Amino acid sequence: MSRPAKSPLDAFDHKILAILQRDNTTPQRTIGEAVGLSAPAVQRRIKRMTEDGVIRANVAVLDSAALGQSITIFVEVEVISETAKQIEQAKSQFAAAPEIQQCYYVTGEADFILVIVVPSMADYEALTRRLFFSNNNVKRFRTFVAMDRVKVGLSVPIER
Amino acid sequence: MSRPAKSPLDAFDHKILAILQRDNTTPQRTIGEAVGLSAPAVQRRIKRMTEDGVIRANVAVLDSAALGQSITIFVEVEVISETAKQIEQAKSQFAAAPEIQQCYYVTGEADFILVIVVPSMADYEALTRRLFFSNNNVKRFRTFVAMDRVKVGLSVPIER
DNA sequence: GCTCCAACGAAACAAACTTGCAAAACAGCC
DNA sequence: GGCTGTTTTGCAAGTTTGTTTCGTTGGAGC
Repeated sequence: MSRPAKSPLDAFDHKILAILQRDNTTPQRTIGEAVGLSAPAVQRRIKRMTEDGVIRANVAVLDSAALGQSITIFVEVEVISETAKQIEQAKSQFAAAPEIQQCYYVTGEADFILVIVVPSMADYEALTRRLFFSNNNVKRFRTFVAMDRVKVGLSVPIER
Repeated sequence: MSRPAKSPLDAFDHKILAILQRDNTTPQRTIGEAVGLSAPAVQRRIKRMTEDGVIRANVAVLDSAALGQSITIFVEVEVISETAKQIEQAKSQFAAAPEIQQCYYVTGEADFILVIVVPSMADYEALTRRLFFSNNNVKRFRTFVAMDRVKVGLSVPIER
């Protein structure tokens, strides 16, 4: 079947997205006033962009410390064999772990970069044993512990 | 004045948060059915957790590629001098750049880890010139280009 | 100049959120 | 054990917000 044709985004869409990625509880009426459209027009654009996948999700951002998950850790993982099958397996293993908040497959001196959120260093230690030491394909990994989350978010720069 | 006393989170709160950080457009009535409370009870808990800062923000997650920002890059930055003043200055500089999506101050072989989103490598090159080469306190930086965003999010693991 | 198509706004409508209030659950204390 | 003050709940009414309908407008193509 025909995939929904992604209509190009105009200046209205950009303004709407900029507002939504900062606060998606903003009433459509308020957004309309800010961008110069009526509430139904805003609503239609949001619906279209959601269907087109421009808006991927609507989520609450939680304070990890308040949930007892106060440590953020970066890990660079280097693998031994980079066959397609091995890489796919690593990806799905990393994606499945709830402690792994983000996982990227990268070029450079490492193969994967992970962002991990755990309650304590003991939990991290247990996780490394489970994910890295018991995995024959992991050659090496380097750990960076976050002392300060200077800036955290998923905001995409929007040109205007 | 007395800061709002953070009441401890119970099992209801945990379930509500788990739902909201997956989809914060879920109606309160639906959440109520899922957790075993009435809609007003859910609403009051959400309000309390928002005031307490457990819920930090409510945002739309956008597809960076759809906005022409298709490259994600990790950078490890090593600085020369780590005086409080220098570090604070670096933090505020990084936090102010819209291309920098995330910035962490870390222990280990690097001092800062940045997650950067840009439209092209040319833009990244320009950014490095502006942020690193023109900054006397940057000793070294290592670049990792993301080939695959295996898992992206800000979800915090919630124990139950 | 006409037609077709896409997008708009005003208004009616539906759904969700919010508030007031009385009852139930709970904790501390005689 | 039973009393009392506090907290939280559910229900119902009221308000805000989201959604749909429908008639209109502004262009692009012919």
